[in-house]
Amino acid sequence: MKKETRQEEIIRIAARLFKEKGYSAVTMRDLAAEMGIKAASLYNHINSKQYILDMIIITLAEKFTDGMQQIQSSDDNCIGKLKQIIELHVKLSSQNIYGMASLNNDWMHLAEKRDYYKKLRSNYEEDFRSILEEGIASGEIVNEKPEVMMFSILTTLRSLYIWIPKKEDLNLRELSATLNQILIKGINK
Amino acid sequence: MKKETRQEEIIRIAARLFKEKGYSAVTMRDLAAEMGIKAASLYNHINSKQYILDMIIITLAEKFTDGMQQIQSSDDNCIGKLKQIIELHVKLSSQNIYGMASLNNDWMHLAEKRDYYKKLRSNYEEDFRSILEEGIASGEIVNEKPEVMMFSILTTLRSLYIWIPKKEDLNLRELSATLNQILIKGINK
DNA sequence: GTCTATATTTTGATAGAC
DNA sequence: GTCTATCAAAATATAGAC
Repeated sequence: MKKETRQEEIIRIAARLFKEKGYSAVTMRDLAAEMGIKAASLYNHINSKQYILDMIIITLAEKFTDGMQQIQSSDDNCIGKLKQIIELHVKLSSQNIYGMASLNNDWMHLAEKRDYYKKLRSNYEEDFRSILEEGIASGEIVNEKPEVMMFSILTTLRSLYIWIPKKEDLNLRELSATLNQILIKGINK
Repeated sequence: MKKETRQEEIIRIAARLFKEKGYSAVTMRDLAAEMGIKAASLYNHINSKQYILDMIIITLAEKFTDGMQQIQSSDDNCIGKLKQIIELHVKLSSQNIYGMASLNNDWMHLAEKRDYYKKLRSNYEEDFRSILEEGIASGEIVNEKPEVMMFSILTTLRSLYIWIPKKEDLNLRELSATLNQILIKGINK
């Protein structure tokens, strides 16, 4: 296990504060106080507040992109790929609870990297949609609008970070399985 | 149709800006520019920036509370009540797209009214959970953890505001019906 | 790597003229 | 109801000493 650099520590603490109040409401003084140093000292490790947000969001967005590419290249059927997507979100969300908050709520405060992020996100959604369309074509899933299905599943998965920390008793494998039941098979008996 | 007061107009425009950048990142100068006046003039109609956020969030949260109370007092079964909840969210979200963003993302910036909001929200979730528990007990819905089911359905419904404006072609009755299929009956064939 | 001191902008908000 | 002028506080960030 590689030792955490001071910059990484700053970014980690910042992500936690960003989750609580949002990027704009967290000041460099807040962050410094949480680190036990003065605000000016932060700039020995990072160039700007913007840089911190860039790192949190882009690093995480690229992990989702990598995960989706692996899923796409697997030879699972539609339902199997959806299961893999659920597992990907449970895994990345549980590993990056704080980063997920920035990814969902503060991406609009990206500057130069904003378009790049939006491109990653739209590619991800396009891949997701095409999995659903294949499933409809092959008769694996119901013939409802793929856009609404994707929206429903994806917003649930993207909001996992709000909810995972409250449920430490629930292990992640069990959570994936329960979500698979609810999101795919429905709650109707 | 009662004419909109100047204060109501300010709150309406503010909600739109808050959706785009979040409460903290929107300045009174931004808001004034959007109204076509100077920042100082805003204070002839509202006491503070905080007051605007209070009005947006609390007004909307109370509408959800009222709606849930009506649903609870109906004699529908569990599935019927869930259908009503979906319709409530589709209706209120489509009528208050911008306000829903503040409700979801900026409630932590409430001050005195923050505890009141949190109470309304936890009461709402408690009512939701009890509907699911009744449905499990009566055998109407599957015996999965009610907490996970509620989380899954409610995060989807709470995120409708992100997605409704993009889908103006889809009418609201149809959207409710599709969500009912997907959230209740699942997407599995 | 952290500090103090400080520059520069921007913020929410008020006073008073029209 | 809106304006100009302004205040006081808070923001990001830099310079230079230790």
